[in-house]
Amino acid sequence: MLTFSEENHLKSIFHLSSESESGVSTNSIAANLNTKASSVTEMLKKLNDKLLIVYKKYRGAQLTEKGRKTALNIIRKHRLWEVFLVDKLNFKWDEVHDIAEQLEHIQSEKLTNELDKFLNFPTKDPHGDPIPNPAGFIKFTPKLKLSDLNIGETGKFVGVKDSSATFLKYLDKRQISLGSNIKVLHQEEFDQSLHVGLDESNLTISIKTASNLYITKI
Amino acid sequence: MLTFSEENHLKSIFHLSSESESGVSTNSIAANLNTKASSVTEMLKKLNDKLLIVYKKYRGAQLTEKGRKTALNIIRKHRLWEVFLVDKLNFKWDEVHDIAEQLEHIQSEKLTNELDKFLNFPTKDPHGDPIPNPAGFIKFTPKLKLSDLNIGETGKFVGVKDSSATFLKYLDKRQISLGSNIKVLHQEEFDQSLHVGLDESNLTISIKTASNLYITKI
DNA sequence: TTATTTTTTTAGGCTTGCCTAAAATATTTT
DNA sequence: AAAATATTTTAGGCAAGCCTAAAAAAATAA
Repeated sequence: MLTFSEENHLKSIFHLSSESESGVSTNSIAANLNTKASSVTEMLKKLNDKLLIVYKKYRGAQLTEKGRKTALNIIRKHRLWEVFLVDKLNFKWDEVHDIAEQLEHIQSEKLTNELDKFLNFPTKDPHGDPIPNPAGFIKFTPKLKLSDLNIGETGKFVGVKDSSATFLKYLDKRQISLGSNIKVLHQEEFDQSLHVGLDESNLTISIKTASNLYITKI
Repeated sequence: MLTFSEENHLKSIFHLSSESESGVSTNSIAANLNTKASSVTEMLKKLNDKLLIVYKKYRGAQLTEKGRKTALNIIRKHRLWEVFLVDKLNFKWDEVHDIAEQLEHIQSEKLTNELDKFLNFPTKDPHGDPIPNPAGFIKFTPKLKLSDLNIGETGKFVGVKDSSATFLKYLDKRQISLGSNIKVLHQEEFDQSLHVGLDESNLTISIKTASNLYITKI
């Protein structure tokens, strides 16, 4: 039985692991969890003792197999609850994160699996992120950004890199929603902004926005 | 923002209030929450400072209006989640309590109200207990027990007093389920056990069981 | 109404998870 | 490679929520 804080640290280490190959730094975890480095150090010692991570002083943390499974189970719950909120309870995709942060800590394997069944075994959450299966297997799809496309190519919008409510609201306002097909029409020389076609209309988006949008080429 | 422990104490005081008219004793709360009297005393001071209860040394605790509203909101969430688990996720009524104890602490008014709507505004939980409305109004129905009936009378089974998993499983085994009509046929002199008719069959139940079954006369 | 028993509170301690400030180590720059 | 900078750890503190044991108050019995 892990505490909420332990679970949050594991999840944070998991997410940060994808960016750095070696150990995840104390500072990055602290930044991610809005806490201080000294607090993280304490927690890393504890998680190391519980065999959930390998931690060596000044060398950062890496998940063990057990730690990875645990983290993926929390992420599984988080994403299933997000699907529930959007599909069944009429939430918008920018409203679900904080609630899922609470729900992900509910302990009941049966609940998680029944929820999964009730939702018809979804494979992605409302932000396009993959949902791990009960065994902790997760299907990573290589993440192509809209900004990686060449002029003339079309991508299907499948996820966001930054899932802050601000950014998600901005997308809603522009009517850019998951599943939209976006064609890159032209790139402005001086600020790299992109002119794109979306449904019947055209619009201009900054290069920063474009590199926050994950797509699959079509 | 209350802590889990504060919420649990409020809920406990609410439940114990129905039994005693004046203040709820420190010891009874401790017994109810599986904790020690000294821990309860500390918490009572805190809840008193937050204006959720009125607490006078050695005089027990009483909920203020604010405290009552808060307690009822927690109970509302608990019971709505129980309905969700049974109606949507195929849980049995004896399996839902522990999970609802976790879910009742999730903070999101919108979530609670959307869940309520999704469940079609249920008025009772799977054990027959009434679900408070968003304003904190709860409809108490006077609780008649099966053991209160006279010979020849029939009652509709609407709730249980003891909702322990053991008792609920026992009822399932006997196929006594919420909504069943039970007719009192005869009472045994020497141990007060009741012979009752249920659907097409007859069975014998102890007086202890009979006084754990809430019914409405029909 | 005094003595006994029960209940409640106080006092002091422990763990968890957080913090700041100082010390130690690692990394980068010159 | 030494100096400067950045990162991480250690040391020491604090609040919440629990505990046990002792003291105080209330309730009950004699």
